[in-house]
Amino acid sequence: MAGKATSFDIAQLAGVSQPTVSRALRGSPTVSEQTRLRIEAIAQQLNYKVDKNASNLRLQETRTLALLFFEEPSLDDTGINPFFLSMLGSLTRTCAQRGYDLLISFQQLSANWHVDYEDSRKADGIILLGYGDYELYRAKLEKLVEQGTHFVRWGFAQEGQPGTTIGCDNFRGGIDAARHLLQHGRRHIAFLGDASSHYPEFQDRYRGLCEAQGGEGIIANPKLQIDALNAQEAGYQAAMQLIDSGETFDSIFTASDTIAIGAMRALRERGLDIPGDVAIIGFDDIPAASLTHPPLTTIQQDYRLAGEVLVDGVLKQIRDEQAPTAVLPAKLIIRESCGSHL
Amino acid sequence: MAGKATSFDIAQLAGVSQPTVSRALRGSPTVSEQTRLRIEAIAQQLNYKVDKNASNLRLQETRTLALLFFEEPSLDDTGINPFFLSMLGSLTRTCAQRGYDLLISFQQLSANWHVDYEDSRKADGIILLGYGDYELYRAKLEKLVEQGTHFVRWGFAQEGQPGTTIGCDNFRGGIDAARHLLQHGRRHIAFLGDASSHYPEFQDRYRGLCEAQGGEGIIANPKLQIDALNAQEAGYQAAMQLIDSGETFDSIFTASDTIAIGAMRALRERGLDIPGDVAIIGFDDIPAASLTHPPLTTIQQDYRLAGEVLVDGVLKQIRDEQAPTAVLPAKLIIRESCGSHL
DNA sequence: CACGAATCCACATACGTATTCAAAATATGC
DNA sequence: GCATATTTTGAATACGTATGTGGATTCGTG
Repeated sequence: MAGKATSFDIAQLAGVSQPTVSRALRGSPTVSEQTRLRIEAIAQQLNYKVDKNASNLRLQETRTLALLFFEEPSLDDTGINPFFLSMLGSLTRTCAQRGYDLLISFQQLSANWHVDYEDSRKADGIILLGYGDYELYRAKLEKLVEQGTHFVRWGFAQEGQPGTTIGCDNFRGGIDAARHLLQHGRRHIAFLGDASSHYPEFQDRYRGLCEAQGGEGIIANPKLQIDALNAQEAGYQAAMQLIDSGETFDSIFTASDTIAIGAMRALRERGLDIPGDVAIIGFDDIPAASLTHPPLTTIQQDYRLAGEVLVDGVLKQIRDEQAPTAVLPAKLIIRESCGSHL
Repeated sequence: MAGKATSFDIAQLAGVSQPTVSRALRGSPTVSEQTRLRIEAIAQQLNYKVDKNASNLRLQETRTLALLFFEEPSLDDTGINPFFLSMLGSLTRTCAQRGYDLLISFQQLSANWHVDYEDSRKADGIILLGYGDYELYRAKLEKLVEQGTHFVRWGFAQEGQPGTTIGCDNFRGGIDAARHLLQHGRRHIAFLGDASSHYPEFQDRYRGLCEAQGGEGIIANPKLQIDALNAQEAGYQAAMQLIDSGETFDSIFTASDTIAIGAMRALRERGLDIPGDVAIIGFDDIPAASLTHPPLTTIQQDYRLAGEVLVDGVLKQIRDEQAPTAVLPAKLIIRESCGSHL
């Protein structure tokens, strides 16, 4: 036997026909217990595995999901967003549990990913992951919907968007973060993070901050909002800019932990004590958040749940069920960067 | 047209036969420029994509690699080894560059992964990633070799192992780490990390330490080596044990950055200054290493190069070329946890 | 012993593509 | 204008599996 064993080889050795082998191995009740056992024994002995390509071709399904991971073309490849990396673990595990394989692919927002994976039958469905202004690829999403592609997007969730989106409750998270700072007596809360529509998630977090402040009768000072992309260096720069602006502030809410880490470096360099002079709270709860000094209080996104909801959403679509857009709760994780452990 | 378009649909519209469509789209020179353009136009218009399953079945190749990622069954799923996570980025990118897809799967060492991916033609080759005593799965590797499976393993590389292994020069890295400490006048170097054969990588790093000490006429004190698995908590415990042992030590070399982070927490809790009282050097250079206080001096594994070598190794095997076992250099990254910036 | 029901299996075929081989169309040379 | 070389296309087929349909065997029952 030169190549791998096929169902014909098994059939010949078992003295049955190929279809019987196929049925036996798939557990069809129409094949007798006795022959099934015989076939299974031979199959095992020959190390036979069903050829997935042939099987998929016949069944018209792949039992594979594709994960398209978007990167900012500008960022060098040192930094994959740690939060997404955490989510990746959850996604692979959930896929495995559901009996699906996961195909991973890094993409640029501008590329032709929207016509690739499911059309070519490499995957039964697609998960889209990555920050970014969804308006930039709205047209592609619409095309996916139009083609009937099964896909779920992680990101800013809003009614009226094409397809299913799963997101975190950024607004609520922003409120919780702000309230935590307010409870600690902070009244001048700065926000580091892009608050433009290019980063709707960040924008929502900022809106939450403003809302919470409003509830206390505080009018947010727009000069305390400083744009920053999701990178440490950007956080550092933004914090420096904030310090040098001369504006009064006693606390910082950053749009992400990564930004917070950069900002803490800047505060430290300028001799500001955390949380004594400035309290700081992040967003995401990436693994590194517990390593900072002081450990970073932050808003946790439940990446584990997120992974499950994303996978199950796609699987629902594959089964022709509705997979509604959903918003997942965010949770305040209190560490030490905002003061007392309350 | 109910389902997706097939090459027959294109053929009909173009007034040619299906084989011509196939040839045209694959750029065969035997089809005239004119018909090729016509076919391409129609294909694009119909959003036609070659069915990968049918294509793979015919070609007997998948242009997909499988990444099998081993986890310790004991560790809870919060912590994927950050170093491997970094490598994942490099692997996916390299695969993309080479025109391959990457299938990711988490596995337990004990599972039946060794007979799965390539046999079932889901992938043309396999990359094995994960720490661990390779003796535990040597039999499986031998079976893979016997079956002619294309695979490359990341880990402890040694002559005589079945298949191709790519590893980091742990021994040399250990020497470099030790020399760095010695150059800073440290003479009592502790080692935190399992030095048994269950973690050959760690063992090699420890051997490097001993070798370097020997070069200076120092005999390593075996009581300064304390077992620790690759986890922060383990590092914390090991460091506590070290401190409580009463042995004299002025520096610590940890088998991984993760262990170092835990150890630094222990040192801090016991009021020991880093690097004043105790210098510490890690291994891996995970992203978090630059975030610690003080920033962690460490031995960098070049995950970027590693990803390329792993992928190219598998691709060589697929082309029936030799893919030799190789050892990649490690590089000292000097930060502040060992003292002066030299 | 005969007949229908039940059980088990084989024949034929489809999934969509890529290639071999031969045939048709076109161009070349005298 | 004819034979030959060259280019371009089509018919047939194989890749390995899964399933509808119908045939063979067994069994129970009258």
